[in-house]
Amino acid sequence: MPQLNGGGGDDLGANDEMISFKDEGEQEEKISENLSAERDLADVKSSLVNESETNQNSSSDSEAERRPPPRSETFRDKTRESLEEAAKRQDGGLFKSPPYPGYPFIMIPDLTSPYLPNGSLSPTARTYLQMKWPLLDVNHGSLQSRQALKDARSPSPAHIVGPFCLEFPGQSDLSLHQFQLSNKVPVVQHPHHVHPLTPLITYSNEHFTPGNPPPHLQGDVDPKTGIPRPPQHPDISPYYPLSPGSVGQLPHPLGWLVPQQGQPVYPITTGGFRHPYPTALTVNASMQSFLSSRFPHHMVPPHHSLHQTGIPHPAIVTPNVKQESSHSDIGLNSSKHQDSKKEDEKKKQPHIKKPLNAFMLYMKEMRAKVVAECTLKESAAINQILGRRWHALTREEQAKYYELARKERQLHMQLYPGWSARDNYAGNQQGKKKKRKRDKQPGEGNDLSAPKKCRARFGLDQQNNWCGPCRCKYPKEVSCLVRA
DNA sequence: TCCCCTTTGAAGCGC
DNA sequence: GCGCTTCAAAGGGGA
Repeated sequence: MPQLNGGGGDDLGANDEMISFKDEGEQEEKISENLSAERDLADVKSSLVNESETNQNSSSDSEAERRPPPRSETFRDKTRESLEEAAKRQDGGLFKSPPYPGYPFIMIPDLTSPYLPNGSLSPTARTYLQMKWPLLDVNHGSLQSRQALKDARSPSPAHIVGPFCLEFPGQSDLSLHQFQLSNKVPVVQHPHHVHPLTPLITYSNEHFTPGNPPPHLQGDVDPKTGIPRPPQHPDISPYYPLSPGSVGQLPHPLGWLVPQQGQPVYPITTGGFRHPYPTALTVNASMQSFLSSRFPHHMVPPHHSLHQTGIPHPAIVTPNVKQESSHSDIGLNSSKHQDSKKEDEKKKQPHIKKPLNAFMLYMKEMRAKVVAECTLKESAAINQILGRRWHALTREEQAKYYELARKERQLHMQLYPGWSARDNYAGNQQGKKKKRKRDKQPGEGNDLSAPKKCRARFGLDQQNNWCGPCRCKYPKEVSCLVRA
């Protein structure tokens, strides 16, 4: 049973996580799934590319047919080996070995006690925090440290970026080591897109690392011309646009902590918020308070300054309320006003979003990469690719995300003890229209579990062994990737 | 402007 | 316990 944390009684972790891996014929199935998934992905992308690239590359037709047979695991293993070796080299003994291969998440043995007796952060915790939030001034000279780390890093394998959505064996492994390198989200993502719990999904120390962009980003190739694109702004690198004066203009990885100029800083509401969030303006000073929100209260000395300026966690989305209109209506109709006031109050109730699950974290991490590799921008198609890649991940690779998701849930639970997913159900949301899921015919749309089972079990080459619904379903599934 | 699409996983709910 | 539904992110597309 691939129970995380050794099944150490953590009821937050989903017990059924990755159950699919433990079916009979696990290895064969996994390999088969990897191969078939890669093939699926290639097919998917082929169709997608054919759809979107027809005008750009007329010779890309039937790419799937011309594709060489699925690569053997050997190449993948070799890639992983080289990457692991590279990871070892870059480790430099600074960090504790992660529990999972290729798991860049810095594991702190005892985060519940990140303080030294003198009250300062322990080096381990400092490292942890520095890794989590690179811009956090945990210690001085962090930039140099990161630079040193960067310099010590082995060159990453070439990462081809082009007009086609290519799949490479071991690409997921690549991703593990290039997480932040390949993820432009923390850099270019609009603040409101930064997940409140983003700190938990920052895996590496390579955010904002000044200097040369990683190969695959460096090679930001114009999909149409194949020519590397110049930075969008002549003076500012699109990926490392940080200058001392421009730092504040960027979405901070602590976007939910640091108020962005000109950005709403999650307006403070007095009601319904049990855990006012630490003020961004006192990030360093309030570290203990920040920690207090994450760790048992008795372990962190009280700090009152945050409380008054608490900035709501960005998971809290305060619905836009038309203040002006509500005020201008005052006196026109008392009952109407009362109703609208009531409604406004309800609307003002912060919306605490669900913590992201493992796949969501993975999507957040990999979306930019997939978008960069493909010319696709439609999220539905991107998500299908990501879904297939997700299944192509190894157990260890997925475990990393499950672990992160578990931590997210844990943190979320600590931040909002009384919160329930039910609170976000449309029935409880005033003014929010209920999302209606499309009525699906049997065997249509989301019902992918069966096809996946047959695909995983027999592979694409043995479709004759698939059950009827799967055989009927699969071509449709692929064809539906590109909505005409 | 709002909702749909599309993915997986977590959680809630009804039976 | 099982099955269904909703929501989380994302952004193009359609009504």
